[in-house]
Amino acid sequence: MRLEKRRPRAQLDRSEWVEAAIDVLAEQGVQGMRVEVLAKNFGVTKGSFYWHFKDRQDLFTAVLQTWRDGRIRDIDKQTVATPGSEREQLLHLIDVYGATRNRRGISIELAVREWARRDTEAASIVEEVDNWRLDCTRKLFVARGVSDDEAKSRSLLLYAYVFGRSLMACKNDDREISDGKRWIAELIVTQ
Amino acid sequence: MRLEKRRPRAQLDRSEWVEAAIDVLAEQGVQGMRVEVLAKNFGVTKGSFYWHFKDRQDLFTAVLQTWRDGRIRDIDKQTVATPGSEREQLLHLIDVYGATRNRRGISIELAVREWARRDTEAASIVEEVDNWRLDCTRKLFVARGVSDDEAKSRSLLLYAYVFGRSLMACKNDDREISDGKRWIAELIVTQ
DNA sequence: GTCGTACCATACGGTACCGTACGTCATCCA
DNA sequence: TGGATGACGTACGGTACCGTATGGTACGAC
Repeated sequence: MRLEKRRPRAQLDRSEWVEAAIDVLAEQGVQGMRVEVLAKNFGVTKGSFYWHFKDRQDLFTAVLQTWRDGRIRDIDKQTVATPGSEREQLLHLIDVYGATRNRRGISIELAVREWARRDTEAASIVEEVDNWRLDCTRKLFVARGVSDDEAKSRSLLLYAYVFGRSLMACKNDDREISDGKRWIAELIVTQ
Repeated sequence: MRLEKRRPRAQLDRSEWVEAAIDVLAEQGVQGMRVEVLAKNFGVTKGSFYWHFKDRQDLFTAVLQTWRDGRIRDIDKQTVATPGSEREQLLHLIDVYGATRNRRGISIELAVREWARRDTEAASIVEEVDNWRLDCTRKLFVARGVSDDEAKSRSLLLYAYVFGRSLMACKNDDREISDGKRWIAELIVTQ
């Protein structure tokens, strides 16, 4: 009994739809996650979609929860407390969240936040993630000896800055800009 | 001759369509600017719209240019150099751009930037506005005796922070948060 | 082998749009 | 007073969707 040994399947399951939806979300925003378009990308019809999901909203909810879980796992991983290296971890965090190579992650981030402006479900998910991140970063600052209030402020500044950066379309490859970014990062993490 | 003395008109002109479109842009984003919806809000049909505009893209372009002109006029006004008060002006700037009362302006700001991620015309408009703002703020820092490089960095930090803040849905009414915001603003403008 | 279930296709009705062709009607100017 | 014009309405074709109802098929369990 229980022989369902998860062999590779040609058929789709819920998670594959969700992953594909997140891809589209990154590239085209919430409005881009269309049932028939997703189905066409898989080479199937929407008959399949409506087998796995009650409706479009059902997919949306799954996308949001998947995103939240991933973001929380990620920030936990990025802020494991290695005593003495908190400063480097914070600088690394700024680099990772604002990096040009993380374009997909940033696209999703912005798309979800745009989504959250008009959808309460998305808004509460974003709030969960924000609070979790702020708390993780706060702990890093506190571990450096920063006061709790200042740690909270610096955490907020850190995330607002990196997300705000991704809203501004300036040339990232410039050496001068690059030096400026380093200078800013130092200002944020250094007392 | 020249008797067209701008009497109150019942009929619509281009600018009224553009203003209404910007309202919808703030509330629903680019996708919300629908020809038939705008017409219905005016109590007319889209026959009127297609009299004033070639097509939907024509409206989009007009919206972007109107936004750009307004933003540039505004930042010019907000950064007039009153020697000695540069610090207060900078703090005021942070307050204004991130204020809860400026919700409409922030909504438009975010909508245009979301727009710019998928439309090159919007992207170049945003870049124009960003560069103009960064330069205005840079001058304020320089007037305070800050070096040019540092002034550029602090300007970038300032705008990234305020725009990033508007992406994060945290409770603004909290006293503790409010004090934190003040602390952050000081960090950004103070050497 | 046959049977149920998981998975997918087909077909349909309905909606919300864009853009166009053309009709209407008031106003102004000669 | 009548024709030109500005401003709008009506009607239509077309597209891209959502959701449903229902039919088909492969595949493991028995």
